[in-house]
Amino acid sequence: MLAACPKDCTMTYFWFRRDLRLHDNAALYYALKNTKDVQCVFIFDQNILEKLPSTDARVTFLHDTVSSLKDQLIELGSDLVVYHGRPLDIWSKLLSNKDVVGLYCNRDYEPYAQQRDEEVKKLCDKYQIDFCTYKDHVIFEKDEVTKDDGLPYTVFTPYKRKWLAKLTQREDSGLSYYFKAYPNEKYFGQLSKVKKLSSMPSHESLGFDRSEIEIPSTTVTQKVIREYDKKRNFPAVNGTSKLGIHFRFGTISIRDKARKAQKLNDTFLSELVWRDFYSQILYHFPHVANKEFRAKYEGIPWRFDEEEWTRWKEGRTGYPMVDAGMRELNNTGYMHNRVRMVVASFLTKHMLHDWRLGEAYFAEKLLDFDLASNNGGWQWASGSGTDAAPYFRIFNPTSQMTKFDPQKEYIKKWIPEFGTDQYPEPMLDHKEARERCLATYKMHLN
DNA sequence: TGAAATGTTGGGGCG
DNA sequence: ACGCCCCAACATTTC
Repeated sequence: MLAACPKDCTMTYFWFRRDLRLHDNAALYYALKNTKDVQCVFIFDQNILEKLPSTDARVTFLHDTVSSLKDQLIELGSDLVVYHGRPLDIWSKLLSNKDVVGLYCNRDYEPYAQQRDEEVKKLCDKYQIDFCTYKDHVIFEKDEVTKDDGLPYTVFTPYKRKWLAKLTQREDSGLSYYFKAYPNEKYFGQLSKVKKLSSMPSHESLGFDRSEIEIPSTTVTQKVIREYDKKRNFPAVNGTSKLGIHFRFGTISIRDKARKAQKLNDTFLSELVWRDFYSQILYHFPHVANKEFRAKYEGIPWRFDEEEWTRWKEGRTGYPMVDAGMRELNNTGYMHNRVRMVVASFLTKHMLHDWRLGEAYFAEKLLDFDLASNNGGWQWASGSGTDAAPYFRIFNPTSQMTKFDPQKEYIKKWIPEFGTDQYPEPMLDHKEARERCLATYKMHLN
């Protein structure tokens, strides 16, 4: 006969999602502090993986990061149990164990994640398990920064004002309460002790080929942050942090970087506010994921031309600023933000192609892809979003080049054949395309 | 975080 | 000295 489990023979699960670090991790902190025998879990979510092409740099990054997390936990005498499948199936099995008393994780605000977590919560309710979720991915989430009447902001500037005001409401010797790091290390003793280690699914077993794309570092120099406002608009200059992918997967802490930003550069901090802004827009207006934020902009008669679409994707439009950007994206999984605006304006306005096509292409290629920010950016460019560029604001790809890459360093870096007869003629005329765009939007909006 | 078109001003050449 | 034109530079309006 089996020995009865002692009364306190209980355990808690901690579920890693987009918070792939052991330090300064909100939900992990509370799991360790409030409960004991905390077993860490990661799931390679087949619902997501099955939609991706067979080589994806982010899958490779995820696999490497999860392997490293597992090693760190083993080093601490514990383990990370890694699954590959559908979260609901996996949790159905794990939570039926009567020793489980809690499931802890950090909140994810994207529509798919919201729905997934709602179902997981139902499962927890069924087994009377506490489903405890925490804010970790942003500084201020959903309902924390709202207008005085409680409604969400839809314009950035007043949102930012309120965001900054809230930051200073609770300060301790100059440091905002909201930037404080969770001292997870103090409670590592509560991690479950593991005798027999679980195995790690191989990269291959996930159904993907390894990608060779290089991942930017998790660190950024003080100099880059301090000079961010002066240098961020020049794509040939190393003036941006490239931390996007690490914010996305939580391989760095947003609080840590916000602290540095507050000290070193207001413009850099502003970019973190944009991130919170778009996160709460997507949460409160989930329709933006598929439709225009402003209803008036629905149904613009988009063109579609296979040849033009291919040339845009491959960086062969004949407009150097557009082409350099697209080639940078295709080769590195990154594109400088100034150039993102130029290529997005070009696709939606010069080419009059549906912004959703551009959004999907960026989603496939960008290492730092984040649904809320990417969607916000594309709706901004097409004119349909919150606080958007008015429809008549059309970037001139040539003057953008003279303004922001006067020496053509960025252009030449990505277009080696620039200046030779190998480089194509412009595939459309700027003036004509501009006028066509104005006429189309004007007709639709009136 | 736009660009082009249109309007205004003032200096200088010139008869 | 004066009127006229041209045009650069800047300001304002428009899309």
